[in-house]
Amino acid sequence: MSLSHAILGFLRQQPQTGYTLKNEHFDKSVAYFWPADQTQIYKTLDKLVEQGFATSEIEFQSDRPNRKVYTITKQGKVELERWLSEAIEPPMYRDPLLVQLFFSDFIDRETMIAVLMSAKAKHEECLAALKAIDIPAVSKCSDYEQLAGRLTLELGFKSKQAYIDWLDEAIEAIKAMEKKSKRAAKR
Amino acid sequence: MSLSHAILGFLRQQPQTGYTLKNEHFDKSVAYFWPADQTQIYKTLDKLVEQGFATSEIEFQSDRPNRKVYTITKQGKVELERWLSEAIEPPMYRDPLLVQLFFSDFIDRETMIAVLMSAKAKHEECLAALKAIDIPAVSKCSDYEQLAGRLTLELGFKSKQAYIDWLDEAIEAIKAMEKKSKRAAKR
DNA sequence: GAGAGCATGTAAGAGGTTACATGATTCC
DNA sequence: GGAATCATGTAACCTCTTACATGCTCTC
Repeated sequence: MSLSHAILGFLRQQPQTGYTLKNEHFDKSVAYFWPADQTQIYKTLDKLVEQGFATSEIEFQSDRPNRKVYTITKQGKVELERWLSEAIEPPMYRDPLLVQLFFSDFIDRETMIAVLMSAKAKHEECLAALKAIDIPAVSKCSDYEQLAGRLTLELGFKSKQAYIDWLDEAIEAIKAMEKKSKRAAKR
Repeated sequence: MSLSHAILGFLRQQPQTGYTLKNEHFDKSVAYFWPADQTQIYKTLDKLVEQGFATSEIEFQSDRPNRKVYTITKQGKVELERWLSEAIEPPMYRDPLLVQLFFSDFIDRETMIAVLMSAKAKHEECLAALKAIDIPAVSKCSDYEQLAGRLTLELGFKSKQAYIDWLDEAIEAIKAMEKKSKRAAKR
């Protein structure tokens, strides 16, 4: 499970609480490829302790709620490195838009085109958000860690762009078939 | 939920059993963008009946197990058309490989490159499987239904290719940084 | 006085996967 | 005799999401 390992990765950098993991790490650096829910982070931290991959200590605070600080164990480091080195099966990408398109013979052509255009707007928005993230270009990264982070972004650019290009082509292809069938109907 | 609607889409074409849905439809036409488990198909069919979107009738067979044939209702047709016309939020694509890359500073460069190359092999295999599917090119589709099916495939080609290209670039970028840091170490 | 920030959690549900059960017939 | 096909299901589990609960402090 990748969430456990992402948490181990952050704990490997420094001991943390569930709160800081969520607000300073997941919501910042990896949100665009592995968003994580607060509830799930807390549950997974419990599991990591059970498995012996992390330990927790309560830090008492007088003016604020106490914090539970998690630290990675030796076993946790071993497990992290094992998982990082493993060849993982690429996950399935399930896209409802493709289901809609596949069965779109049951709705109007214009309606389907509107659905595709709305999807295009959303993907463009998403691409713009990715482009707004401020990390130096691949050729200008100063160290490996930065490069690794940049490369994850780079995939976002590429795949969003490919998706948008495909949407354009799909819209054109549908319009072209519409014209063809109207001409055929006139004869 | 897209699975319900995919099932409604197939039922809209003709009444079916869970078995034919799985073996003749899901495992054939939509498997590459919405694979479905047998268990889940049966569960979802029950739910569709509960919701009034389908009805079921048992067909007795003497030499084989009885079949439960599901038929879409008027309500089901309305629901299908509503959903097909709806603008849906693009789903999040969570990719463990990006988590691995993001934290790969904790493992050897060569190990990370091996992980990336293994991913490349798997994506290439997947692309080859998509290319083996026999549907006429976009410009040669004879009707809308065929075109819609072809377009879903087309996205597969594009996004797999983008992924493979990215993998090449990522591997090159990591190798380039390695060389740079080795040169720096010599001075 | 209202809302944001700090900090941890419970409960319930949706969607998907894996393993297992049954039992007749047909093909090699 | 063994495997594949036909056909439907149960039970348990994993991952992720949503809604809700608590309670103190600081800032506007």
